[in-house]
Amino acid sequence: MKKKREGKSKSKIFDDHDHGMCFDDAIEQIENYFLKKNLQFTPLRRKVFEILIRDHKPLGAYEILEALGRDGFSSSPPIAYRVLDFLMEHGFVHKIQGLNAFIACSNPNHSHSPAFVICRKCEKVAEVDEKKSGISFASTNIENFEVEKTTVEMTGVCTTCSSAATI
Amino acid sequence: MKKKREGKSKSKIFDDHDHGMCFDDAIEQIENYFLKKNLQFTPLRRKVFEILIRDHKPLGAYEILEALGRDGFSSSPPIAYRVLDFLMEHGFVHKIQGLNAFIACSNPNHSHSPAFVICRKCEKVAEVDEKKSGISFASTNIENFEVEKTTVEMTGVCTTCSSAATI
DNA sequence: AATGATGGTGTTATGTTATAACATGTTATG
DNA sequence: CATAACATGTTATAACATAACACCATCATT
Repeated sequence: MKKKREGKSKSKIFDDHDHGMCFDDAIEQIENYFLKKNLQFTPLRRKVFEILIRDHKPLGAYEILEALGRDGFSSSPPIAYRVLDFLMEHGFVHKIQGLNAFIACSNPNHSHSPAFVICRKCEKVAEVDEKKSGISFASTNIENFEVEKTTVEMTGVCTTCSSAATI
Repeated sequence: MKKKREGKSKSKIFDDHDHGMCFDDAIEQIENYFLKKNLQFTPLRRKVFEILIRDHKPLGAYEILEALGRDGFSSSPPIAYRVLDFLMEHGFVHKIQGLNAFIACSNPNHSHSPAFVICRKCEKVAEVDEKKSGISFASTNIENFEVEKTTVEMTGVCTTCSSAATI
């Protein structure tokens, strides 16, 4: 009967940020970025980003669409995919390939080639940078190949989940 | 007018293996493995593996199904997905997440956490190991997280393609 | 003000990828 | 023979993603 033992000093990578701060900061950052780049931070784009950042967990496109629908926006698939593509182009959203899901970027200023740690039980996802992850991306030194984009996802079980289950 | 300049000493990672050898070796390796593990290398499983290894390029599940159909096997989706899952479990096939496609493993004995280099123009894919790729997987040293599986994909343009295009 | 270019959103339909659920056959084992 | 385990077959559907076209606002230029 070892369940729901959360909030301990475990699984740091998942817990070590103040999400209230994170949310406000993120909104501010994206606003500034759009302003500077002369891009439109439209209600729809804002809403999609808010949906993603408020939970700060990966959401499928159709989950986002449902949320949009609930908030009075149109909810046909292209709506979500277009906005997501746009936000991804500018680095504010990443796609988690292993989950066919999208997540707000934790760090739009820094990591341009993020790595993700994914718990396959609780599906929490943490974005880590190269150094923290222990992965070093000297990756561009592949002979005769220009790397434009890297996808790095590490799937496993977080401490919270592994200590919850006896197995 | 710089096209079709292939076969030079470029793009080593894509070209540096003898595919005839690769094919025969791979079949032999998988046969031995299955024998040793007391697993059935059924006609269907063999066929799927052959389809993948003979081109040695990533194929979508539905492309594999077509090929199966042409060769007289059933071609309803679960057939392919089941066999692919099975072959993946045992490390003989990998999924390329960025392409929703499957590829025969180049190296079933060695790299258990392979990395892939993907040319977005010709869609050639090379499987590289940690050292060649310049990626070092000290990845397991993430605090409080047990990594079970890593996905590493590097997308870009290979030399053959970049020298073919003027742009 | 008319023109037309651009960008954002809306809508319908469809394409693509993947799985659930159940049926059938085959082989090994008690 | 019963039955368990495994492999394959089949139907239907779920889940994910894009094409193509319509509409409207903004803005720069005639």
